[in-house]
Order: sequence, then structure tokens, then C-alpha cells
Amino acid sequence: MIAGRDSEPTTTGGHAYVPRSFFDRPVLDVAPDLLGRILVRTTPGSRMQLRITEVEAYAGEADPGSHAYRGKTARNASMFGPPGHAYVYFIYGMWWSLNLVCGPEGQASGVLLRGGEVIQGEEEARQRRPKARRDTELAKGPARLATALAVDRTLNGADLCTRDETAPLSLLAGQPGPSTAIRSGPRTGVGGDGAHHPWRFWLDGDPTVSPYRPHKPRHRKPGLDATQVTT
DNA sequence: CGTGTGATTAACT
DNA sequence: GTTAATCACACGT
Repeated sequence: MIAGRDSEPTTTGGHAYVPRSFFDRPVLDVAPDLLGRILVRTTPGSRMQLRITEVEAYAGEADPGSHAYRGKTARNASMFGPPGHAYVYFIYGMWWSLNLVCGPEGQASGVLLRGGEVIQGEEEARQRRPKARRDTELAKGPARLATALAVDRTLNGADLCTRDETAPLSLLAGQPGPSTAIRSGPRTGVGGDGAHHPWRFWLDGDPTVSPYRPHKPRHRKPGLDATQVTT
């Protein structure tokens, strides 16, 4: 392996990982290409593998559904960094979500990992997700996926394309194409101007794909009515 | 639980 | 008059 080149797969511990050029493409090319691929999660105590079955593309500052829509902030800064890194955010005061930053750099685009099949490390996943009734539920949904893989803010900005053997996240190279058809549709919970884009991608019929939840229009919480003010 | 947002207040020229 | 700092709150790709 030639140091300094990223056109060749990187190798760590005998496994080949996708090079940064995999992520340095338009997000709508990368997102469906992630389906069926193996995400490797390495912790000090374990090595897990997840077969990705469901993703959503977020197309940067031009996409009303994206965290990057209103420009760079402290939270979304990693989306504005180079491709091949993780963007991890906290949501609902409870859960983490894992995104993979795509190129080209400066567009702040990323792919949200929404579902997958745990194919290695089921024990660890089950310890973290004791309520999962079936193995297909271990990483079915973005928050479940993050929980199963022990994703938290310490992974925000993590580089998937490093040769470091202790790299927390990587993506296996040389995977065969998806065994089932790729389907696409509107993104879960995205409304407004970004609602109609079919930027959610999943493997048809896979039991680890989360159920589609249409965008729920939010209405403003009613303020105090004058008639309610009695004294 | 954090974040972004709009409203409100303060600071400054 | 304009901009910056502060506050409160709705809502969560």
C-alpha cells in the first residue's frame, strides 16, 4: 500500500476498507451505494459488523431537511469537513444518530444510517438493546442503530478512512452489490420543500428496514387565550 | 437534552 | 438607527 494515496483501499488488521474517494462523491451517488455494505465498529472491547439496509441522503446547505441548511454551526461542523468522517448528533434528549459525511468538500452533505443487520457482535448489541425482541430490531431505526453500535458524541468527526487499527468506524471494501433491489422514497419525517425528494434508500423487503413514518405537520402550540386570564 | 430561532433588551455610533 | 447580547421556548433531517 502506498502511503498518501487514497485511491486504493486502506487495510487494517487484514481487512480492506473503502478509500476516501468512496465518500468524495455526490451524496445521492454514495447513499444507495452504501446499501448492503458492511460497517465495522471497533471498540476497545469488541469488533462489530453491521450490514447497512436503510439510509437517507441529506444534501447540504441547499436541502431544507438538512442540519446544514442554515449554515455551519458548532453542532453540524463535521458535516462541513472532509468526506469520510462521521457526523453524530443528539436528538430528542435521548438518542444519537450516525451520519457519514460525503463530498465534495464544502457541500456539507451526509448520509443518515437508518437501519442495518448486525452480522457480528450480536452479543454486545443485545446488551445495549436489551428490549429488542428480535435480532432484526437490534439496529432497526437510526437511534436503535446508534445504540446497538455504541455510537455517541465521541464518534462525531471520526475518520472512517484512516489506517489506525483502533479507528472506531470503517466501511469494508470489496463488497458485492446488494442482493436485493434498491428501493427509494421520501425521507422519514421530512416536510416542507424537501419532502418530495426520494432520498431515502433501502433494500427491498429487508426485515431490518424501519417502518416509514410520514412527516407530521407541526402546529404552533396555542398561547394563553385572553379569556383564560381571569385575574 | 441541546439547539436554533425569534423576541426582547442593552450597547453603541 | 443599528447591532450585539440575552432570554425563552418550541421542537427534533
